Amino acid sequence: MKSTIAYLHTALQSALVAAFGDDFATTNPMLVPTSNPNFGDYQANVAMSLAKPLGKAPRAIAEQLVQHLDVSELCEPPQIAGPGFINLTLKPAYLEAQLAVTQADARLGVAPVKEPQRVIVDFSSPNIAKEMHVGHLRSTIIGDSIARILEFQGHDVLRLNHVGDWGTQFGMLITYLKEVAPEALTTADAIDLGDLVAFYKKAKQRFDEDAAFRETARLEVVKLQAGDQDSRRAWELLCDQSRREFQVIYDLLDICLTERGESFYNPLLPGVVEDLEKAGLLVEDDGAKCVFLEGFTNKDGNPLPLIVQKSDGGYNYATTDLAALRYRIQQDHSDRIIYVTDAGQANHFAQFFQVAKRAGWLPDTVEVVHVPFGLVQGEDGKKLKTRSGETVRLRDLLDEAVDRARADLETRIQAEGRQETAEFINHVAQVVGISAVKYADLSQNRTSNYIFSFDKMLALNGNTAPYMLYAYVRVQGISRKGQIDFEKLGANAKILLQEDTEFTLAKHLLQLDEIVEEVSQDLFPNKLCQYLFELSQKFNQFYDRCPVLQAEEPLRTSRLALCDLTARTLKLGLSLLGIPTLERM
RNA sequence: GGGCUCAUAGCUCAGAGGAUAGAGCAAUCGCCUUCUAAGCGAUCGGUCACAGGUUCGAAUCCUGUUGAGCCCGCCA
Repeated sequence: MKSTIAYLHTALQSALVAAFGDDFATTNPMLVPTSNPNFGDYQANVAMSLAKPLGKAPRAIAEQLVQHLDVSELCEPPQIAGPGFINLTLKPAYLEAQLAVTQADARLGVAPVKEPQRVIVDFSSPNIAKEMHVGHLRSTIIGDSIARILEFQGHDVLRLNHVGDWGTQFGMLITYLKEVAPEALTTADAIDLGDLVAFYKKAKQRFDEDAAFRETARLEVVKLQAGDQDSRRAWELLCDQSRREFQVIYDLLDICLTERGESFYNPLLPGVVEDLEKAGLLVEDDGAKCVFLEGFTNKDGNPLPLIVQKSDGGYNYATTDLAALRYRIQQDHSDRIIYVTDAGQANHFAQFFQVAKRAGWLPDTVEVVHVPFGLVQGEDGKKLKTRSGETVRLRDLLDEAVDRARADLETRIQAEGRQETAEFINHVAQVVGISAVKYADLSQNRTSNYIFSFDKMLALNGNTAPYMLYAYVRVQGISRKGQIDFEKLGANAKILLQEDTEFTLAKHLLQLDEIVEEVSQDLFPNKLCQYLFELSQKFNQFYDRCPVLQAEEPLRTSRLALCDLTARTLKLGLSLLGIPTLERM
């Protein structure tokens, strides 16, 4: 079924050849959805662009093209408008047939991809011995949504958590803990994570100020890297404790990840440097081993190096990233590697991608893509901080969203004189609060900075999670009120389109596959959000205008089917954003 | 000094070669004897930062200017 666009595209290409000859077999008919529903459903803009090559007036070209165009199965007779737009309007019978196919399909018309890829989505990536904070929010939410979309398409997705679990930070932390809380290095949970974070900060301070401490810390890293048992044990304890704390957040957010931290690649680091050497790319400069980059210069205009081995012999993140890239290509056999990190790392990615390319490790068949996102800012437009100026803990942020959702829900329950169990209230508050945070983030174009506002994301109106959850709840309300079991509506539930709002809603429902395909390519989940918001709006307009339960048959069944299809589309679409639905709220 | 990103309605943001630039919020005004008001309709609101250029057509692409944010040798 489906691929209305593909069908029309082919028809237009045939018409181009029939009208103007074989030279135009590859001419793009410039078929796009119309900018305005008054112009129909799709428009072809090719006539204007052919005016010069053909030496004719665009409208005449359009007319000639339309004479050779056969889309009568799908469309009303094509209309030529304005300077030479060809407007196509889908026939009601065609729409109804498409709806029937969609209804019967658990995937709602979104076909699995023909050639599944092995895709790695690298996201979240918190640091061991630190708490997850607001800086991890966007990567975690956006990365999860991208993974869900690609998984739904049928790709083989590996969700990797590239946690910061290696390097100098452990040297200084272990050194410091030996002084102040040695039990933390030998006993699980001897101190809690909050204290660990505080110790980390103090360790960092000591590291920056105290040369002797720095040297001890450096030796501690060497011990750890050399596999010293005590060091190793301490490191494992610290990682384990952090890991459990991360899992609390991931459970709250319903996010699944495979941990493969920086330490995983540690044994592979020397090989990276060796192979760069063999490739003739390695240059020693100031004692550090580097690859000098093309197109990146420093303040003096000289080429910038990518340092792969520090003058003290240690490796850094560029080396780890290169090792990880090689591993993901050679061992994981990935076709596409997606890195979801903040935009500030754009240079770093461009740089190490370049080195991987020049070293011959990155074949043209593998796509690597950095998916950058902007900062989370407070309502003052500055980087989000707590009132006391601290970084906002992710845990606190999510708790506050849920608390606010609960307070709002309780107020409303009271105002409406409803009786609800504590269980109901907690569940709804949880779903609304978390969903609001996720949706607010996903609904924005990720490339720009984003202003975090509890009030806006939890608003019941507008482009928010609660608005969409409510649209879904409304459909469930109909089924309860009318004692309708949508599953039993069955295949006979033919959708008939009569009212404008029904047409508008139906056409929108049929566009899900196009949106999913688009987002899977460009990795902008906000487009899916936009689609779902518009779907909710169109449903509410239909709901406002068309009685459902009180309609006469066969209209009643038709409208019930339309409601059900809307609910299923919302549920599926939201699930691709990592957002669940509620039956009542 | 270089690089990247951004600048669209009072506010928060969509739109990334096509027709008259959209939505939400805010403001103003309507609509609950109807499955529904956590909703729907309407009004108001724009020099798409500025200046050039490419194009049949530019908010969108290119160049420059201004302003903002981020990054730039041994942190990630």
